[in-house]
Amino acid sequence: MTSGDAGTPKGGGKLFALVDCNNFYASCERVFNPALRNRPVVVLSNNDGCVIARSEEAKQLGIRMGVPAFEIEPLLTAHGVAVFSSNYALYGDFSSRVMTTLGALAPSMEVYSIDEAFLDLTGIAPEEAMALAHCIRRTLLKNTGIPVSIGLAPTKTLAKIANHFAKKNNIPAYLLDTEEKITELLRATPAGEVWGIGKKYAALLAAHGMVTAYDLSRAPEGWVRKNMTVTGLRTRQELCGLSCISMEEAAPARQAICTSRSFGTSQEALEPLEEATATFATVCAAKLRREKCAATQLMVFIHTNAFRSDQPQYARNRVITLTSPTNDSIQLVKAAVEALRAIYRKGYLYKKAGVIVMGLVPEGQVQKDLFSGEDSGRQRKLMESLDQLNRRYGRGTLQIATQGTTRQWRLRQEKLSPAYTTRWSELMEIRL
DNA sequence: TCTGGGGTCCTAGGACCC
DNA sequence: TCTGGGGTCCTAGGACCC
Repeated sequence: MTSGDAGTPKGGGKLFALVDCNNFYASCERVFNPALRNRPVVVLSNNDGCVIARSEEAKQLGIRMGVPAFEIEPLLTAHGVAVFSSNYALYGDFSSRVMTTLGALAPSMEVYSIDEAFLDLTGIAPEEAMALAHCIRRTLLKNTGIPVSIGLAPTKTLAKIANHFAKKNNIPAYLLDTEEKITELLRATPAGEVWGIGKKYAALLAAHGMVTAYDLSRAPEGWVRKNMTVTGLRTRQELCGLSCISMEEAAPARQAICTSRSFGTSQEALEPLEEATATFATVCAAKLRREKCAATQLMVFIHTNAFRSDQPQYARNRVITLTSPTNDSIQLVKAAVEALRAIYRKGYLYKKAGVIVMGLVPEGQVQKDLFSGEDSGRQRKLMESLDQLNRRYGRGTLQIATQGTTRQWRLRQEKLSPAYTTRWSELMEIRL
């Protein structure tokens, strides 16, 4: 060993922390429902399809991530598991509470996902960083009711691994900072658990005799570059303590927004598909307006149920280039319906549809459409009013006729918890 | 009967141009 | 019979993430 006896810090003095909410969706369901404490809890995907979040107790029962709910029905009943449909309004609200609290406690933060954030703690001494981590954990628990685990290390990839270690061992925070500790933990970590290494790469590595994160960190750079592209190479370097993935504090401008759903029951006729597609288009339009941007293209896709090999399969998409960038619900619905009609074929049972708006540009930068006679100022005012009404009185208060009212295609959501924090009508009542 | 949704990044290869 | 080389742009597809 040339550099670094045991105990020498790695990574050129950089220090990252990954703060990750424990079993986030399950924890959100628990905050307003203390009866769920110590009880196994699972949250299901849209359509009550598969398990996407599990409390510790549910994990203990051997319930795997992503398993279809119907396969474990008996197990759920036998153990009195509390089962919830996903309630994204609730989780989104908790996420912003957590991130706001966190942002106030740390020098610099990157919100990485709904339940995770990276902090840059470079320049803070290890003991102080650990003290800060404990303080963050206590404050988040007190202010939001959400438990977190924190991993600290000289690179983001190692901070992820440190975080897994903290979670697995049920400790609030773990500092992975010396060569000796890093080597030991990498030897104990399967390559497939490393951030950036999915199934395919794990299999490729295994085929070349590399099974642990440590093996990957020792793999020849040229081989990694050739077989796993530059992203793979960055991962390898990060495992060695060389920070290659930097903080992104300002969220980069989004490139696409997608709204899609599987239907509760498959749909054959054009009309319900039109209603669904129109609804997805208005949701995309509202998201565009919230993010203050406009789309230059819109894509609609539809497909049958790929799991039903006994039924005829069909899948198509159609892209429409808009005459000028827009976030107007009416224009986007028009384009979406046009695209849908172009690809719809009779005689199939459609299971899923979606709308993707692409080629996003900032709203202010939108060129006025010279060939459109429409008064864009009036259109914008109309959309502002629509957003306001739907914000104040609830989603779907005001909608476009094509969206329809039958909603035959709607999701199955049989176990939805109340929107405690985002709907006046569903606020908790406390009796004294 | 029942199997999620929403993103990003990278590369190879074709079209096209000079 | 001969039929280069190099650049850019775009797209489809594959890999990954939570």
